[in-house]
Amino acid sequence: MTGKKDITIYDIARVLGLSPATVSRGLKDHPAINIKTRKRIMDTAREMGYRSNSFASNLRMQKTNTIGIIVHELKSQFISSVLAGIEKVTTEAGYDLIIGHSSETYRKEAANAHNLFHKRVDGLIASLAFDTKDMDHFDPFVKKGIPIVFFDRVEDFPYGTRVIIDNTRAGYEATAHLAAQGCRRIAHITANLARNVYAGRLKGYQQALADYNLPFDPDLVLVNDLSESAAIRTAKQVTAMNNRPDGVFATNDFFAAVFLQSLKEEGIKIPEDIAIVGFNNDAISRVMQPKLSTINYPGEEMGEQAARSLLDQLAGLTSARTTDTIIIRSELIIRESSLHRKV
Amino acid sequence: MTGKKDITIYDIARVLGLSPATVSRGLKDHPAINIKTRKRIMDTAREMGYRSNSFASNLRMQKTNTIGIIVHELKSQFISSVLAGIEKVTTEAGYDLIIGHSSETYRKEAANAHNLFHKRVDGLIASLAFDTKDMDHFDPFVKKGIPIVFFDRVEDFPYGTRVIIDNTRAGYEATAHLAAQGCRRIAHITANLARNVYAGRLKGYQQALADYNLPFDPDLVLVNDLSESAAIRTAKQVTAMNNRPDGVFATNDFFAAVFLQSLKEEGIKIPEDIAIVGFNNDAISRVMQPKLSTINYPGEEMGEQAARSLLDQLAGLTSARTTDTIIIRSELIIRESSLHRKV
DNA sequence: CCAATAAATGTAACCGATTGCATAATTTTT
DNA sequence: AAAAATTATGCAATCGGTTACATTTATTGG
Repeated sequence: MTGKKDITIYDIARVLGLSPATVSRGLKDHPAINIKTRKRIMDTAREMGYRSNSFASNLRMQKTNTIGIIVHELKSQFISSVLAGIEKVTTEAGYDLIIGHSSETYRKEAANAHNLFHKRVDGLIASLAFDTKDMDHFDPFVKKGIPIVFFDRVEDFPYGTRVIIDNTRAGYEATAHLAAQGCRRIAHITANLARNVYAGRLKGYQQALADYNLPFDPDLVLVNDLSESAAIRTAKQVTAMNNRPDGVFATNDFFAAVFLQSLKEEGIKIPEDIAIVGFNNDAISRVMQPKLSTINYPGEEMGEQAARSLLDQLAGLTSARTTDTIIIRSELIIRESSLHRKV
Repeated sequence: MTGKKDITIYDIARVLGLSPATVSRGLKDHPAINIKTRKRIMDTAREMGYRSNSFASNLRMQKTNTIGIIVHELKSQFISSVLAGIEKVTTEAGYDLIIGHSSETYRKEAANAHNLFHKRVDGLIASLAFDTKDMDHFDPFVKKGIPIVFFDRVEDFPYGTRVIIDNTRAGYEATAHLAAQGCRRIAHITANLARNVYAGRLKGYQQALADYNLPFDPDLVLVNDLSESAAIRTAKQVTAMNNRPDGVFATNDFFAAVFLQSLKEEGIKIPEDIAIVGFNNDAISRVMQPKLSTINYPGEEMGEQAARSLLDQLAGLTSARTTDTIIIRSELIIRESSLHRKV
């Protein structure tokens, strides 16, 4: 069953009457090896079906050529895009990925961090869980000088580069757009405000209100867990309000989509009664009726940038001390869900 | 920068005045080690911040505790669910995952297979790319006795367990439901029929037509790549038909959603003019107006089953020869997009 | 043609955990 | 108390690739 034994450099050495050292060097284009010998080694290796043993190599080199990833959730279009972006860059550079997800809990995030540290990843890319506050679980990486790049959900951390969008600006643009369309009571639906992304968007929301001389009403900031059921519940809640908002800026498209749908089922007209702007530019935003205005959030690019930054650090080109934050461009996409308000 | 050196069993041995062998055994509850010694070893290991070097261990044990995964696409809700399911099971069993994706091309699939083989994964879980036909790239695994489990997109392969749903039955149910609702011209929109999933659904579609005494019209089977643009194009195409279908069974929800939306924009009423059934029960199916009937496709469970089957094989409990195929239950979910047809 | 220099190859230690086979320490048996 | 049987620990080789340093071979210059 378990097939024939693996070919090692010793086998090749024996066949060619060389030493394992020469074979080892020959296989990796070491300049000291005669070009003809090198070719013989290469050819023989191919013929014999040699594959190098990465454990022996890792053990000796103290390097794993592996990058660890911790994300808060796998079942998300945004995260999928980011992963695709990361994979694109790292694969090209010959790195492998080990992906863990925290299911939005600090506990699993810490467990993953521990596991990846144990697996001796060369670097780490992470997006924080919903309820992560302290960053102690990343200390072992810091102590060992293993670079970390955080993306999207980040936290102030003196060590570790951060790849984010300007959430404040995005929040501002979304809200300002609603205001410009004539909305006077704009609600903001968001999640745990301890997370930078949500805090930033709220800040932008508030700034836009101020700039448009609209009062800030804390009752119009609704915080929940962004689940499908929360969206349905919130739609009912909003419908029942005696002083309904006429505009809603929701912090993600999926929520906005379900919310919009539920409002429609309650007989509310979108955008006439309530204009809506989402966040993420998920595919779902394009199949709604009306189509959902949203913030385009380039996940793939974020992943690429994060990966590239990490690789640079691994190559010693940059360090987290020189590069603190990389900001990816985001933009407001205006569609029907927020258009044609009376002015 | 690179922190202090790692602690090894040699360090622990020195501190305790023991041999590395004893420490090694002590750390893994070897019965030959005195329980008090074992405790001293454990405690000291913890105090010193020991973490075992998996490369040394892998090298010696010829086992990596890693499972390779090849999927056709990462940016998919279904795949995300499957991955989550796999991760749940394998993490519990102490395995790591290396995830590669083929972007639906045979070339990248083969490259991934090669890479994972090189990384010496203990087992492989794979879903085939759009255009994969020959399975030669899996031969090295077969030769080495490395178990493979295929899920969803599979191919006849004497070696390797397959985890799938009964696509024929699902296709039958979707089509039969449309027929039962009174549809007389039911179109089927699908993709590369060389792939089992699409072939099966087509077969079910045909069987249902036959059972309902509806003629099979090859022109009503539309094959494309299921992209957003194809959906829009197909909607236009269907609208322009002089003998329009009155029911459509589309092979995935995303396509169905965009298609449905585009039809509406062309002034076609859903479900009155055309009833639609999708496939997958993606979130998107629930926020459409009307909500999309679909086949519930339990990705997470599929992932769990695939992983469990692989682990069983790794543990020597089963083999691909005893377990050929595992069929996961799927079900038709009826929503507004296919209801209330004239009868 | 020999010394000096450069080029090519080899030797052997190392990375850290594992384990078959001793050996040592302890307990039981006679 | 010595022999036998247990129990606990140590020795040393092994996994396969890497590399500093040594050695051999080839090339160049005088």
